[in-house]
Amino acid sequence: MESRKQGGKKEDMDLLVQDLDFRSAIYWPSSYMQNIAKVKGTWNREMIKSDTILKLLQGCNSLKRLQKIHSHVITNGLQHHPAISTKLLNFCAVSVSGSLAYAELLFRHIENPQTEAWNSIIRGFANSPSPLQAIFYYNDMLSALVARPDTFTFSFVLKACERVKAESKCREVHGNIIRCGYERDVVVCTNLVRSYVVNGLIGLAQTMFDNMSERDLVSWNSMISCYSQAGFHHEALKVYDRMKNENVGLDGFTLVGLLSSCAHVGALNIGVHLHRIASEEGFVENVFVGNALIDMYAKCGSLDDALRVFDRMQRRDIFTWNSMIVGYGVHGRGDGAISFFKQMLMAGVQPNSITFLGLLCGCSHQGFVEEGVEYFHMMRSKFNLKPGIKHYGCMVDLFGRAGKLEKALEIIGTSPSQDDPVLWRTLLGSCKIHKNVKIGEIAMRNLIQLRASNAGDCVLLATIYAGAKNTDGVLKMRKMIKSQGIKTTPGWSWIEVGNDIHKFVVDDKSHPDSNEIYCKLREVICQATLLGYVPEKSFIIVAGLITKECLETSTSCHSEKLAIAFGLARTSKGTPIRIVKNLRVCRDCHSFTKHVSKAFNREIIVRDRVRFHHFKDGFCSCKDYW
DNA sequence: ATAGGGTTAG
Repeated sequence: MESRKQGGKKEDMDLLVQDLDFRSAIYWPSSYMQNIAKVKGTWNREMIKSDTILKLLQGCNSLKRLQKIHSHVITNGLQHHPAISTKLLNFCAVSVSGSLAYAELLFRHIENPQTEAWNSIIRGFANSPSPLQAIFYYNDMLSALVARPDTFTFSFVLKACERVKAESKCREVHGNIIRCGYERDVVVCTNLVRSYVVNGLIGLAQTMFDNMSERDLVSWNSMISCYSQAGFHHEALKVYDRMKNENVGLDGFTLVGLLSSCAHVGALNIGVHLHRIASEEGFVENVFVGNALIDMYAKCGSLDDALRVFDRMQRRDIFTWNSMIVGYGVHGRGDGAISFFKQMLMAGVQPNSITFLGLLCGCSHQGFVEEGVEYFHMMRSKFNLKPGIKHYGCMVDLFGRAGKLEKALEIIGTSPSQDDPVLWRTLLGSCKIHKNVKIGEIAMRNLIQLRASNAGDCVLLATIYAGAKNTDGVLKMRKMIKSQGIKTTPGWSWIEVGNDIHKFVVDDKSHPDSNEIYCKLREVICQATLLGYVPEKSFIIVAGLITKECLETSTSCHSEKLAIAFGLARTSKGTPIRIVKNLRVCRDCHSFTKHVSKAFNREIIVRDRVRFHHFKDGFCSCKDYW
């Protein structure tokens, strides 16, 4: 580019005219632009009137064409013509092939820009990588007091608020919307509600939504997708109940948002219902819907159904393949993930970093160390993908789980972010499986150094110490928990029965049918014990390490057992029981669930924080390798 | 002249 700046040869000029680009246009002096015109002989002789240019701009639909018109504008000295500059500005700011930097330059040359010009620049930045700039321009617009914001201005600036997480700005813009009398505009209101949800102001958003004078399908869909993306899955599903009551209908967007929430909470029954609706109303051909269905089935523990949807899809994209690969991965099916990966390549679809997360996860859980290493290297060598922190996490897990703790430690050393506590925590977890005190201590030391250690970590190391009969170590951990009062994440499990989701925490007594559940649990424990289940008291209790904070990690009544008892009581014989939990399954619960699956002849599918466990006939699909 | 909604990982 630099050399071109000085270039004066005719061939160079022709080349330049051909790929005249706004990005570089900023740096061109006007004399240079005149040179370009001279090269194109006819241009400087032909004087074009402004209305001709405006007409040309109106019909302009490609960058190439605009580049030509732009040259005409410069040649004829029309770059400051108000209507022309606004049109040009709009194109530069909004078009994918435009340039925001150039748009800003054009904008600065407009005297007293009107709403139209402000809108262009705000819209351009709202969709750009720096949406904050849009808010600045909006502020400037208001203080300039020349042009009044209109509904479009508000839509654009709200988009920016949504993207930069500007909570207080949302409220301020809301005030201006009311002041300008636009609080009844559906689009503006929908945008406002969106930015409230995305900024976590759920209550406010809900009230706004309820009070909207008019709501269309897009408004409803926005609610669902925003709730879903912000992690408010139950709220998203509740919106659907309201939609049914108010007969608003639904479309592919609705289904995608809802299915994603079903996937997150493991609501298979609702997901199946949505699948039926999708088939009845002709939305299964929609790739987005198909992908969401695959993901929903996989995340709800039903790989067979995911496969059925996959097989029937006419069009597949990267999401389709990734959903299958990640699905097999989290089910501990490295073989399946690898097979889909190969098919994906044969179908000519380029993998991305998520593809490899699925693959590595599958390899790690199936003990495919060599394959995992191979794919990890393949990312860079064959696909030019840089492994991220999560990929390193998978590798630490891959080696650690397989007992290659030294290798796991080495991997952390080569990772770009050694100050990520997750890597050290993963290693600590592996040390617990393999009862390795030495490396466990190294992991803990790093966690402490990073000021990231929590009670869960202390309990892990205490267990390792206890296993090695290291009383001093146990006491040290106990002291640490007590002195720092560090808390663990409260554990919970939930189960879907019918269309309702029941959530349990440890020793939960809050369920309306609590008595019945505990009664059932006693029976279940009894049956499991008859088949050889021995409650496994953790060393923590033995060592008297139990504190209120680490209750969840003890073997009191874990949420999972309550959910299983509830499931056995409330679902018919022979139907699988599906549980979703936020932590990993503990040893005692794992053994308990195996025995229950045999005693009650029930398939029990547990989705824990990292993977699926399918319990059947006294065995688990993870083969106790988890 | 110009507007709002979608899937995988975390």
